[in-house]
Amino acid sequence: MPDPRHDIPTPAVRRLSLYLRQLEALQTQNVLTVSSLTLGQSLGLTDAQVRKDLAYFGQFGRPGVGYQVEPLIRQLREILGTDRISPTLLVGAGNIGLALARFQGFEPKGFRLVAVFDVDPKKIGRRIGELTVQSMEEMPRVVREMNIKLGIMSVPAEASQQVAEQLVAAGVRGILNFAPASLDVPPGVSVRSVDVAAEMEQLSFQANLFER
Amino acid sequence: MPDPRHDIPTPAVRRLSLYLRQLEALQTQNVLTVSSLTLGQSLGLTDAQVRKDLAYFGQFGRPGVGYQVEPLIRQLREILGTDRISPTLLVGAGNIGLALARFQGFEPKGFRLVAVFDVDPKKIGRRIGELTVQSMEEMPRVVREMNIKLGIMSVPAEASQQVAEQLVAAGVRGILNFAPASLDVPPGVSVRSVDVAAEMEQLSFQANLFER
DNA sequence: GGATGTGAATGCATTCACAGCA
DNA sequence: TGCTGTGAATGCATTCACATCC
Repeated sequence: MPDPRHDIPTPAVRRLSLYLRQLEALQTQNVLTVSSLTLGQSLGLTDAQVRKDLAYFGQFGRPGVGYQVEPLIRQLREILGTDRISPTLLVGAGNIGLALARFQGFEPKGFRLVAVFDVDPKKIGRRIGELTVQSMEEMPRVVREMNIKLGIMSVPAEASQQVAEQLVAAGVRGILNFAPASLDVPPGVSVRSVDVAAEMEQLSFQANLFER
Repeated sequence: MPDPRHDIPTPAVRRLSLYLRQLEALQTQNVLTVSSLTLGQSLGLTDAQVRKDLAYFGQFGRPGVGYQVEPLIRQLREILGTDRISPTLLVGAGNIGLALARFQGFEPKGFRLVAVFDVDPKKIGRRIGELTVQSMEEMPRVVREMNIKLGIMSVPAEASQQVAEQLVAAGVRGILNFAPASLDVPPGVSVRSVDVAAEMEQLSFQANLFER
């Protein structure tokens, strides 16, 4: 596999996840090959877009045939780094945190929640499925011992920057942030934020657009 | 307020939500005015970006002074359509659905969950806070009676397209989709998707990038 | 014939840089 | 002087279109 990790547009990487998701769906339907046109249409993208995106990472297709579903899934997982399970931690055992801790969708995608932390003494010790909520004081040790590189934060916005800094100091390199706040992290650490209320705002704007 | 809803870049609208969020934070700190430079730095954006984005919607700033926090908040809410409360429905009272139903962050942002639906007879009738889970058969009537335009879906991927079609048929114009699947909806209807596992994949990719 | 991979062309979005106002 | 609003310039991403290969 060629591995030219230079000059790859960020949006292309984003779409890789969509391709993978769709390919996994095709696999359960026992579809063996798919063309860029078909794959694109199912995601609302052009065929050229699909081909260019995939070509950034290698030559996965066969002219006249298309892309083989199963091998391409393997390739994409390797590119995304999800061909091995990544141990992941969660900070914040509140409303959304509990739902994430019980979420069954991580494991098949290559992520396993291995630890949950909170600062609230009332929540520490509580069991969630296989896990027990631990104190934040335990966090650095657990990150080291389990070699955790990824973390999910569902903490109040006011606490989010401080928690992010603790995670980074402990060695976490990627943070999925559910707090409605921007996080400032050093180079070498990635943050992705999910702001549910902000998504609703976008829908509101678009819906208003049509009714005028 | 000028209202040139033409030629506005999608990413600019996206950032409007970030500006609003940051402005709201500034307001709680009793900050009265903010410059494009300050606002941008707190969000990792350039000052030019901030100015251009806001200028798409009107002339909100004062040269030599900056932007007044409180008036700009009002303007942005009006633009986004969140200056009035939008009644919103939820389909899917599972793991994530319950967390969303209990989520306290919608109300201050202009959204109120007014109905929850599910197909599972075991869940129908169950109370979540102020709401009672209703059958999907009730949905079209409720949408009409309460004039609901926005919906949140936390249903299995396999059911998502069908549920989306039911919502659209009932009159819903914007859908926030938590199912890991693409939705095909007619023009005039907006969809935004949150795929938590896909976000984790993106972090995985970026984290892998650095350690090579 | 059918579908990929890819330079070239186009189209958007971001950044620059500066005139003009407080 | 300080900071906005905005044309012009730059930089990216997407789309086109076609040579190439199964």
